[in-house]
Order: sequence, then C-alpha cells, then structure tokens
Amino acid sequence: MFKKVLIVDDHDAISKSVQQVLTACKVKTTDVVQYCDDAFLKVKRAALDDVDYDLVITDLSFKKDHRNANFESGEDLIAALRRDFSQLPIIVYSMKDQLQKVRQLVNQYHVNAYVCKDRKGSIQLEEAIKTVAQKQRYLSPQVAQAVQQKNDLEIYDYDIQLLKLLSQGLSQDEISQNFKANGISPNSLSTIEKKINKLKDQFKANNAIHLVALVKDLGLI
Amino acid sequence: MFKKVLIVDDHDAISKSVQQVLTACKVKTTDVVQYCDDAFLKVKRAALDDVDYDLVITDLSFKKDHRNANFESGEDLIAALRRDFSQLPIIVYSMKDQLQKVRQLVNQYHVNAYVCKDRKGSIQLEEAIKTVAQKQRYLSPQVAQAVQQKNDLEIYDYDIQLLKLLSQGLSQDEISQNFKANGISPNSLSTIEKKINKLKDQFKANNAIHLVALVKDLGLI
DNA sequence: GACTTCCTTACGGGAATCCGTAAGCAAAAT
DNA sequence: ATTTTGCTTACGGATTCCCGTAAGGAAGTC
Repeated sequence: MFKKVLIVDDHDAISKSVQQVLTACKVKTTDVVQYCDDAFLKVKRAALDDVDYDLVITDLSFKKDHRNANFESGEDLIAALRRDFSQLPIIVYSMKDQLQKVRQLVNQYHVNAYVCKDRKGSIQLEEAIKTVAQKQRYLSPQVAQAVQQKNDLEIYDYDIQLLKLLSQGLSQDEISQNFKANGISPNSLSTIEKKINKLKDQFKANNAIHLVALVKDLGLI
Repeated sequence: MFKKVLIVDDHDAISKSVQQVLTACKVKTTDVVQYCDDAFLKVKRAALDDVDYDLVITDLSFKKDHRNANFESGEDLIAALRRDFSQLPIIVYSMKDQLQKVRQLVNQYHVNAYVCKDRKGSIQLEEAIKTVAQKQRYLSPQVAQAVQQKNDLEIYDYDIQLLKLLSQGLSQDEISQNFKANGISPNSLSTIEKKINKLKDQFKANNAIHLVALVKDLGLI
C-alpha cells in the first residue's frame, strides 16, 4: 500500500473525505493542498528531499480566486507531473463524467485511475486506491467504456481546434486563414467545410450551431 | 436558530461537512438525502406529520443514475418546494457561480441564500445559515453582484427559449414554426432574425454559433 | 508504369443567414 | 385627432453556409 499521498482538491469537505478513505487504507502520511501550483511545488520539493510521494489524488476543476495560478486545472497539473515525474501514480477524482475527457486522461496522460465523484464516490475511490496499489488501472464503471470500446467517435486535435475556433465565432473562411497563418494543414476553405460536415454527421447535428452546442455539452471544448 | 434541517446533496463528503457546520450552529436535527425526489417527499411527509423542516440546504446539480428521477436538478426541487411550501427557507450550496443562475434563483424562486462551494465554502455556509436564521438574505461575495447591479444584460424567457431552440439545431425558419405552433409571440421569421441579432449585439458575438457558445458558457441555457 | 485509395482542393448552385429598409399597427403622448 | 414611439412583419440584396461533383496529388498495390 502507499505510504505518502498528496491530495489536491479545492474543497476541504472532499479532501477530508479522501483522507478518511486513505486512513482506512492504512496510508500513513497524507498531505492536502488546495491549489494545483502548490501541488506541483510540493511534489518537486519532496523529490529534492528524497521523500517522494508515491500517489497523487487530484480533482480536475479548480475555482479561480485572487491568487494567479500557473496551473489552472487538474489537467495542467497532470501534464506537468507526467513530464517531470512520469512514474508517479495519479488518481483523478472528479465530478466530470464525459467519456472524451476520461479517454484523453488515460490515453494521453496515462493516469492510473479515474473516479467519478458521485453518490458512490468514496467507495469507488477506495477500490481505485487498492487497484492502483497493485499496479493496475481503475476506472469508475460509468466511464469504463471510455477506453474499452474502440469507438469511431475518436476526435483529434485538429477537429478540437476547428471546433474551438468555430465556437469563438470565426467564419469558415476565417478558420481557413487562421490555419494557414498558424501552419496547420489542411487549411483550404473546402476542406474546412468538409471537416465540419463530417463532424456534423458524427455527432448527428443538424447544423453548425447544434454541433458546437453538442460538443460543448460533451466537454470536448 | 433552526431546529430541523434537510440537507440535499449527492455526495456524502459534502453532506457530512454541511452536517458538521450545522452541528457547530447548534442545530439539533439534520437529515440527509441524496436525491431531489426523496427531499420533496421527506418535506411533504414532515409537513403532514406536523414536524416541518425549518430549513433546506440543497445542491443544484445531481448525477443521474439507475433511479429515474422526477426532479432532475436542484432547480426543479426548489420550484416544487416554492410552490407547496412558500415559507420554507432554502439555502443553495453549489459549485456554479454564474451570475445569471444566481439571479434567477433569487429573483424568481426567492431562495434565501446562495453559497458557492469553493475553498471558503464551509465558512460562507455558516455565515449564510446564521444570516438566514435572522430572516435575512445571504449571497457569497463572488456572486453578490448578481442582484445588486441593475444590468442591461437582463434576459427574458422568450430569449432563453429562442437560444435553446437555436442550440438544438433548429433553423430560424423552424423556430418561427415552432413558436407559431406553441402560441409564442412574436414568431415571424423576420422577428426571430431581429431577436437573434439583438442578442448577438448584447453578447458581442460574431455570429450565431458564437452566441450559443457564449450563453452556454454563462450557463443561461 | 498503371491502378486503386485516400485525402486535399476547387468550383457551382441552392439554401440559409445576415443586414438594411420600409410598411403596418397599437399604445402612449401631445 | 394627430404625432410619436416602439414593436412586429415583409422584402430584397449581399454574404455565408451547405452539399454534391470533380480535379489534383501522394501514398501504397499489383
């Protein structure tokens, strides 16, 4: 079992409950931080002092406040941790249940578990901790399908970028210009049209407005 | 101070922390439910048995699960409570911090307090409970401006409905048809155009896609 | 080399939108 | 009664979007 765990969550009710779960799992040391920036510094400090954490449990969304944050979200923190501490196990504990989000975190950042904060959250978190302790991956049942099913709904950076610009009010022509200016290819107006069309098919959207509304609901952008 | 309080929240970590706050406030009886439907039934039952609750503290968003819910959100629950128990004090305790949401809850449903779940959540909740106990309204500082500032960004049901249909992929013509079918007026294609245009101005949106993206971010739809 | 396949790009016609102008109409103001 | 004001509605032209067709080019296959 883990010996030294860092909990990253802005709400103390949550971090307390996580601490209880960890205590039940016989974890000796649990530290809590409320900001992603603090989390990264603490992990770094611990590594320098040769008292490394052997698990990080983190939320994804953090409220902004007076402090200006370097890492604004759990995703940012995870990206930084994976860059500098690639072997450090990470458990995500979040309200979000969009499959695309889970898929990204598992495939791109190789998080070791994804637990949905809901009615069964604490129980699933305990399972996750035990599973990850045995070097295995854990996903909450409601998001498990995110990775098993080979789905054609796979979305790529290009499409995400396209959808973002679309949602920011750029016309198809402007998106084409933008892509050309930023060296993103393909970038002809015709192809932009085609891509948007394909996405509309994929998401069964009636028009571009509908498409953007749908992908926003899915949390893709 | 209150004597009998009902806590409505999906996540037990939150409800436990709320219970602790209530205990610190010398509240004797605190009941907890995880579903909006249960909350409504419990309030109703208590009223029939002449042991009414004198405060409800509720979240806004609830995860769906196997149970098919009558009330899907805290808003639904609040609407029902306000219809049948108009004098019952209600405190909203939610992650959401969109001003429009707060405004709606305060102006339309007359909730007695709105507390944002964030780093200072528990402290603010305690203040809210004490303030509401003295028959006053409490709003978290970060959303207090929601009601004080007379803002021209006021949005009406008609516009919300319009934006919703737009985001669901209906064309302007279809929206016109829809309004005619549902007896909503004005409903000519020309007016629909004008209204959308006005909204685009109001929100400084470049086009309809941008508009829908913006109002979705604001939590208006 | 000839061929298929997949992707990008160009183009054109029809549909939907954007945007300004103007007519119609009702309530309020003078 | 007339005017003003505000809103709804109709219409027309410019632009953008939508959607199909086809040409061009870079792979890989035979």
